[in-house]
Amino acid sequence: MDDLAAIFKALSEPNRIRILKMLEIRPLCVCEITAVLDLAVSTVSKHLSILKACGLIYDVCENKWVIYHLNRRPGSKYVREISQLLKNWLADSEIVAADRRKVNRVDRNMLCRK
Amino acid sequence: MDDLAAIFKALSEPNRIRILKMLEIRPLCVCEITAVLDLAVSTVSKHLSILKACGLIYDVCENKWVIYHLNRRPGSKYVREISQLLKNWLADSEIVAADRRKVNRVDRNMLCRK
DNA sequence: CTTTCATTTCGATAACTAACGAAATGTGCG
DNA sequence: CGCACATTTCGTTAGTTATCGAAATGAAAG
Repeated sequence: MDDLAAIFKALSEPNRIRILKMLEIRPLCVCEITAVLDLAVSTVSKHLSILKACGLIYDVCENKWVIYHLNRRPGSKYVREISQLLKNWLADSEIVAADRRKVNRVDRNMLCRK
Repeated sequence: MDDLAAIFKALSEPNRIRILKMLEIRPLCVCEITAVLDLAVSTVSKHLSILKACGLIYDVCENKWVIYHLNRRPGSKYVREISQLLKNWLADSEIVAADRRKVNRVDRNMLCRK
Protein backbone atom coordinates (compact mmCIF):
# COMPACT_ATOMS: atom_id res chain seq x y z
CA MET A 1 0.00 0.00 0.00
CA ASP A 2 2.68 2.49 1.01
CA ASP A 3 4.86 1.25 -1.86
CA LEU A 4 2.05 1.93 -4.27
CA ALA A 5 1.37 5.37 -2.80
CA ALA A 6 5.09 6.16 -3.15
CA ILE A 7 4.96 5.29 -6.85
CA PHE A 8 1.95 7.51 -7.37
CA LYS A 9 3.69 10.29 -5.46
CA ALA A 10 6.76 9.98 -7.65
CA LEU A 11 4.51 10.37 -10.67
CA SER A 12 2.56 13.29 -9.22
CA GLU A 13 5.19 15.87 -10.18
CA PRO A 14 4.99 17.20 -13.77
CA ASN A 15 8.78 17.58 -14.03
CA ARG A 16 9.22 13.93 -13.12
CA ILE A 17 6.69 12.85 -15.72
CA ARG A 18 8.60 14.96 -18.26
CA ILE A 19 11.82 13.15 -17.30
CA LEU A 20 10.22 9.74 -17.85
CA LYS A 21 8.86 10.79 -21.24
CA MET A 22 12.31 12.13 -22.22
CA LEU A 23 13.94 8.86 -21.24
CA GLU A 24 11.66 7.02 -23.66
CA ILE A 25 13.72 8.63 -26.44
CA ARG A 26 17.12 7.63 -25.06
CA PRO A 27 19.12 7.33 -21.86
CA LEU A 28 20.28 10.73 -20.63
CA CYS A 29 22.83 12.13 -18.21
CA VAL A 30 21.92 14.60 -15.47
CA CYS A 31 23.28 17.61 -17.32
CA GLU A 32 21.24 16.83 -20.43
CA ILE A 33 18.03 16.51 -18.44
CA THR A 34 18.91 19.72 -16.61
CA ALA A 35 19.37 21.55 -19.90
CA VAL A 36 15.98 20.43 -21.19
CA LEU A 37 14.01 21.15 -18.02
CA ASP A 38 15.86 24.38 -17.22
CA LEU A 39 16.06 23.72 -13.50
CA ALA A 40 18.98 23.72 -11.06
CA VAL A 41 21.16 20.62 -11.32
CA SER A 42 20.53 19.77 -7.68
CA THR A 43 16.79 19.87 -8.23
CA VAL A 44 17.03 17.49 -11.18
CA SER A 45 19.30 15.17 -9.22
CA LYS A 46 16.68 15.03 -6.47
CA HIS A 47 13.88 14.23 -8.92
CA LEU A 48 16.00 11.45 -10.40
CA SER A 49 16.68 9.96 -6.98
CA ILE A 50 12.92 9.82 -6.29
CA LEU A 51 12.19 8.10 -9.61
CA LYS A 52 15.04 5.70 -8.97
CA ALA A 53 13.94 4.91 -5.41
CA CYS A 54 10.68 3.42 -6.60
CA GLY A 55 12.23 1.54 -9.51
CA LEU A 56 10.95 3.61 -12.42
CA ILE A 57 14.49 4.33 -13.65
CA TYR A 58 18.00 3.11 -12.97
CA ASP A 59 21.43 4.65 -13.46
CA VAL A 60 24.74 3.53 -14.89
CA CYS A 61 28.09 5.24 -14.50
CA GLU A 62 29.74 5.84 -17.86
CA ASN A 63 32.99 7.79 -18.04
CA LYS A 64 32.39 10.91 -16.05
CA TRP A 65 28.63 10.80 -16.46
CA VAL A 66 25.78 9.14 -14.63
CA ILE A 67 23.41 7.93 -17.31
CA TYR A 68 19.78 7.43 -16.35
CA HIS A 69 17.71 4.77 -18.12
CA LEU A 70 14.02 3.97 -18.15
CA ASN A 71 13.58 0.68 -16.31
CA ARG A 72 11.98 -1.57 -18.91
CA ARG A 73 11.98 -4.69 -16.73
CA PRO A 74 10.77 -3.45 -13.34
CA GLY A 75 10.59 -5.93 -10.50
CA SER A 76 7.44 -4.35 -9.08
CA LYS A 77 4.22 -5.20 -10.88
CA TYR A 78 2.89 -1.78 -9.95
CA VAL A 79 5.79 -0.06 -11.68
CA ARG A 80 5.56 -2.40 -14.64
CA GLU A 81 1.89 -1.81 -15.29
CA ILE A 82 1.87 1.93 -14.64
CA SER A 83 4.96 2.41 -16.84
CA GLN A 84 3.16 0.57 -19.60
CA LEU A 85 0.23 2.96 -19.38
CA LEU A 86 2.47 6.01 -19.24
CA LYS A 87 4.28 4.92 -22.38
CA ASN A 88 1.01 5.14 -24.29
CA TRP A 89 0.01 8.48 -22.81
CA LEU A 90 0.91 12.13 -23.41
CA ALA A 91 1.88 11.49 -27.02
CA ASP A 92 -0.13 14.59 -27.86
CA SER A 93 1.30 16.77 -25.08
CA GLU A 94 2.96 19.89 -26.46
CA ILE A 95 5.39 20.04 -23.53
CA VAL A 96 6.46 16.43 -24.05
CA ALA A 97 6.91 17.03 -27.78
CA ALA A 98 9.03 20.12 -27.14
CA ASP A 99 11.14 18.29 -24.55
CA ARG A 100 11.76 15.49 -27.02
CA ARG A 101 12.87 17.91 -29.72
CA LYS A 102 15.34 19.35 -27.22
CA VAL A 103 16.53 15.86 -26.31
CA ASN A 104 17.41 15.25 -29.94
CA ARG A 105 19.44 18.46 -30.11
CA VAL A 106 21.20 18.15 -26.80
CA ASP A 107 24.60 16.46 -26.51
CA ARG A 108 26.41 15.79 -23.28
CA ASN A 109 29.78 16.35 -24.94
CA MET A 110 28.78 19.85 -25.98
CA LEU A 111 27.02 20.68 -22.73
CA CYS A 112 29.72 19.72 -20.32
CA ARG A 113 33.04 20.36 -22.02
CA LYS A 114 33.69 24.02 -21.45
CA MET B 1 -0.01 16.67 -18.28
CA ASP B 2 -1.15 18.59 -15.22
CA ASP B 3 -4.41 16.63 -15.27
CA LEU B 4 -2.46 13.41 -15.18
CA ALA B 5 -0.18 14.65 -12.40
CA ALA B 6 -3.29 15.62 -10.40
CA ILE B 7 -4.66 12.08 -10.72
CA PHE B 8 -1.39 10.61 -9.52
CA LYS B 9 -1.33 13.10 -6.66
CA ALA B 10 -4.85 12.11 -5.65
CA LEU B 11 -3.69 8.50 -5.56
CA SER B 12 -0.48 9.25 -3.65
CA GLU B 13 -2.23 9.36 -0.27
CA PRO B 14 -2.75 5.98 1.45
CA ASN B 15 -6.04 7.09 3.04
CA ARG B 16 -7.40 8.01 -0.38
CA ILE B 17 -6.40 4.62 -1.80
CA ARG B 18 -8.17 3.02 1.14
CA ILE B 19 -11.32 4.99 0.34
CA LEU B 20 -11.27 3.81 -3.29
CA LYS B 21 -10.81 0.19 -2.23
CA MET B 22 -13.69 0.53 0.24
CA LEU B 23 -15.95 1.94 -2.46
CA GLU B 24 -15.36 -1.18 -4.53
CA ILE B 25 -17.52 -2.99 -1.97
CA ARG B 26 -20.41 -0.55 -2.05
CA PRO B 27 -21.23 3.17 -2.17
CA LEU B 28 -20.68 4.82 1.20
CA CYS B 29 -21.65 8.00 2.96
CA VAL B 30 -19.11 10.31 4.60
CA CYS B 31 -19.88 9.16 8.11
CA GLU B 32 -19.37 5.50 7.21
CA ILE B 33 -16.00 6.22 5.59
CA THR B 34 -15.07 8.32 8.61
CA ALA B 35 -15.92 5.47 10.96
CA VAL B 36 -13.73 3.03 9.03
CA LEU B 37 -10.72 5.31 8.61
CA ASP B 38 -10.98 6.78 12.12
CA LEU B 39 -10.18 10.32 11.00
CA ALA B 40 -11.96 13.63 11.57
CA VAL B 41 -15.02 14.09 9.39
CA SER B 42 -13.59 17.26 7.87
CA THR B 43 -10.44 15.40 6.85
CA VAL B 44 -12.43 12.67 5.13
CA SER B 45 -14.58 15.24 3.38
CA LYS B 46 -11.44 16.89 2.02
CA HIS B 47 -10.04 13.57 0.75
CA LEU B 48 -13.35 12.87 -0.96
CA SER B 49 -13.35 16.27 -2.66
CA ILE B 50 -9.87 15.57 -4.06
CA LEU B 51 -10.90 12.17 -5.41
CA LYS B 52 -14.04 13.71 -6.87
CA ALA B 53 -12.19 16.63 -8.48
CA CYS B 54 -10.22 14.32 -10.73
CA GLY B 55 -13.18 12.09 -11.57
CA LEU B 56 -12.28 8.98 -9.61
CA ILE B 57 -15.53 9.10 -7.65
CA TYR B 58 -18.84 10.95 -7.78
CA ASP B 59 -21.48 11.76 -5.19
CA VAL B 60 -25.25 11.56 -5.01
CA CYS B 61 -27.47 13.18 -2.40
CA GLU B 62 -29.79 10.65 -0.83
CA ASN B 63 -32.04 11.68 2.03
CA LYS B 64 -29.80 13.44 4.48
CA TRP B 65 -26.65 11.70 3.27
CA VAL B 66 -24.14 12.34 0.55
CA ILE B 67 -23.34 8.96 -0.93
CA TYR B 68 -20.01 8.55 -2.68
CA HIS B 69 -19.68 6.08 -5.55
CA LEU B 70 -16.72 4.72 -7.45
CA ASN B 71 -16.87 6.19 -10.96
CA ARG B 72 -17.10 3.12 -13.17
CA ARG B 73 -17.48 5.06 -16.43
CA PRO B 74 -14.90 7.84 -16.15
CA GLY B 75 -14.68 10.37 -18.94
CA SER B 76 -10.91 10.62 -18.66
CA LYS B 77 -8.97 7.75 -20.21
CA TYR B 78 -6.29 8.27 -17.54
CA VAL B 79 -8.80 7.72 -14.77
CA ARG B 80 -10.38 4.81 -16.60
CA GLU B 81 -7.13 2.91 -17.12
CA ILE B 82 -5.61 3.63 -13.71
CA SER B 83 -8.86 2.67 -11.95
CA GLN B 84 -8.82 -0.59 -13.83
CA LEU B 85 -5.32 -1.35 -12.55
CA LEU B 86 -6.18 -0.34 -9.01
CA LYS B 87 -9.18 -2.65 -8.99
CA ASN B 88 -6.82 -5.60 -9.54
CA TRP B 89 -4.31 -4.46 -6.96
CA LEU B 90 -4.03 -4.63 -3.15
CA ALA B 91 -6.28 -7.67 -2.92
CA ASP B 92 -3.69 -9.08 -0.51
CA SER B 93 -3.33 -5.93 1.58
CA GLU B 94 -4.16 -6.53 5.22
CA ILE B 95 -5.30 -2.92 5.68
CA VAL B 96 -7.66 -3.13 2.71
CA ALA B 97 -9.06 -6.43 3.96
CA ALA B 98 -9.66 -5.01 7.43
CA ASP B 99 -11.31 -1.88 6.01
CA ARG B 100 -13.62 -4.04 3.94
CA ARG B 101 -14.61 -6.11 6.94
CA LYS B 102 -15.50 -2.86 8.70
CA VAL B 103 -17.46 -1.69 5.67
CA ASN B 104 -19.62 -4.78 5.92
CA ARG B 105 -20.35 -4.13 9.58
CA VAL B 106 -20.95 -0.40 9.35
CA ASP B 107 -24.43 1.03 8.77
CA ARG B 108 -25.20 4.68 8.24
CA ASN B 109 -28.51 4.33 10.09
CA MET B 110 -26.76 3.08 13.21
CA LEU B 111 -23.87 5.53 12.96
CA CYS B 112 -25.80 8.71 12.57
CA ARG B 113 -29.03 8.30 14.49
CA LYS B 114 -28.11 9.16 18.03
C1' DC C 1 48.45 13.16 -6.52
C1' DT C 2 46.27 17.16 -7.76
C1' DT C 3 43.05 19.36 -10.81
C1' DT C 4 38.74 19.19 -13.25
C1' DC C 5 34.19 18.59 -13.57
C1' DA C 6 29.65 15.86 -13.26
C1' DT C 7 26.84 14.66 -9.70
C1' DT C 8 25.07 14.40 -5.01
C1' DT C 9 24.32 16.14 -0.47
C1' DC C 10 23.39 19.94 2.62
C1' DG C 11 21.04 23.96 4.44
C1' DA C 12 17.74 27.34 3.80
C1' DT C 13 13.33 29.12 2.16
C1' DA C 14 8.79 29.30 0.25
C1' DA C 15 4.86 26.76 -1.05
C1' DC C 16 1.90 23.08 -0.26
C1' DT C 17 -0.63 19.24 2.31
C1' DA C 18 -2.92 16.54 5.93
C1' DA C 19 -4.90 16.97 10.02
C1' DC C 20 -7.99 18.91 13.52
C1' DG C 21 -11.98 21.50 15.70
C1' DA C 22 -15.17 25.11 15.13
C1' DA C 23 -18.22 27.53 12.39
C1' DA C 24 -21.11 27.67 8.24
C1' DT C 25 -24.12 25.35 4.95
C1' DG C 26 -27.84 22.85 3.55
C1' DT C 27 -31.42 19.40 3.75
C1' DG C 28 -35.27 16.87 5.72
C1' DC C 29 -38.60 16.55 9.34
C1' DG C 30 -41.74 18.00 13.08
C1' DC D 1 -40.72 28.21 10.43
C1' DG D 2 -37.19 26.20 13.16
C1' DC D 3 -34.69 22.03 14.86
C1' DA D 4 -31.58 18.17 14.00
C1' DC D 5 -27.94 16.53 11.87
C1' DA D 6 -24.78 15.16 7.80
C1' DT D 7 -21.51 17.46 5.28
C1' DT D 8 -18.54 21.25 3.80
C1' DT D 9 -15.78 25.26 4.54
C1' DC D 10 -12.60 27.93 7.34
C1' DG D 11 -8.58 28.90 10.13
C1' DT D 12 -4.72 26.98 12.24
C1' DT D 13 -0.79 24.01 12.95
C1' DA D 14 2.71 20.64 12.00
C1' DG D 15 4.97 18.13 8.65
C1' DT D 16 6.43 17.65 3.83
C1' DT D 17 8.13 19.06 -0.76
C1' DA D 18 10.28 21.73 -4.64
C1' DT D 19 13.57 24.79 -5.36
C1' DC D 20 18.00 27.07 -5.17
C1' DG D 21 23.10 27.86 -4.34
C1' DA D 22 27.03 26.29 -1.92
C1' DA D 23 29.73 22.71 -0.29
C1' DA D 24 31.00 17.80 -0.48
C1' DT D 25 31.85 13.61 -3.18
C1' DG D 26 33.86 10.92 -6.52
C1' DA D 27 35.92 9.67 -10.79
C1' DA D 28 38.89 10.58 -14.81
C1' DA D 29 42.75 12.84 -16.72
C1' DG D 30 46.92 15.31 -16.74
